Amino acid sequence: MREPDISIAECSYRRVLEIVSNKWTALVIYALEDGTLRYGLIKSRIADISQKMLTQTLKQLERDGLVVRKVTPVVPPVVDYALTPLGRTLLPFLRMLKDWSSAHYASVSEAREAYDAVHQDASHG
Amino acid sequence: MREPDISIAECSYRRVLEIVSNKWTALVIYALEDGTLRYGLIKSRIADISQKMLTQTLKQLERDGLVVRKVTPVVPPVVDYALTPLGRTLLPFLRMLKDWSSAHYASVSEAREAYDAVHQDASHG
DNA sequence: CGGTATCCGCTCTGATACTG
DNA sequence: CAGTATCAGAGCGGATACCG
Repeated sequence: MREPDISIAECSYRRVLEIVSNKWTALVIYALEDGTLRYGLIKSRIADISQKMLTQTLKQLERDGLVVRKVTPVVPPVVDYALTPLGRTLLPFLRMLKDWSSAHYASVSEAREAYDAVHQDASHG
Repeated sequence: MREPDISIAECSYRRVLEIVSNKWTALVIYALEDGTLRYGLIKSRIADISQKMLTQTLKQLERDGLVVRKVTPVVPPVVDYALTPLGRTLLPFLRMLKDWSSAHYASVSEAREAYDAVHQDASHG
């Protein structure tokens, strides 16, 4: 029999989707996969993230228990970020998505071109 | 040696993230995991999605070659949607995320409460 | 260096109304 | 039933300026 719990709306799945569905969250987690990184290093890894968005994303991740923040009170300040064990459990998921990208993104691109050729009104790039 | 290609900005990973990072995309794909579904059925599976957002998401998914749309020209109209083979390759990824939710979402909740207790200014729920 | 605060545009999203 | 069109509001996200 089919599970009846699938009316997808209310479960934790949805909440987790909200976490990962941010523009930057996945990228930041992925940037930290190799271990602890200072704020500036994370920023240079992602490059086109703004300071505001990086800080905001990091703060949210910290709140969710996915990242730890460690301040070393020296001048100038040193702030390190690292994934928590909980945060690290998301890595396989991110890697899987990355593999998917390598394997299938070309197909998506083709599909878009084909679609746009037919529907003739697109200008997405 | 470490791969130098990791400056995460420009690769397909990023583009794929854009696909999945929509509020509804993952939910719609997931709704279609069991096979073909009519428009109204999808809507009832997701429940709190608006007509506009469902249509928009479906159209985007079709453009990306992840979903096929089949119109049966009768009155009243019947429109069926199904995942393409390409779309189906995303399912393991979605299931993995769902498993993660079941396993770890409680931890996230706890972390939030702890964080909010300390930072005292939150009111997210 | 690693933030915080503010302003502002733009996109995403949801109601509502209408069509075939 | 399955859309399309339009409008208005909320929030995202970037640029800029300032602080410890």
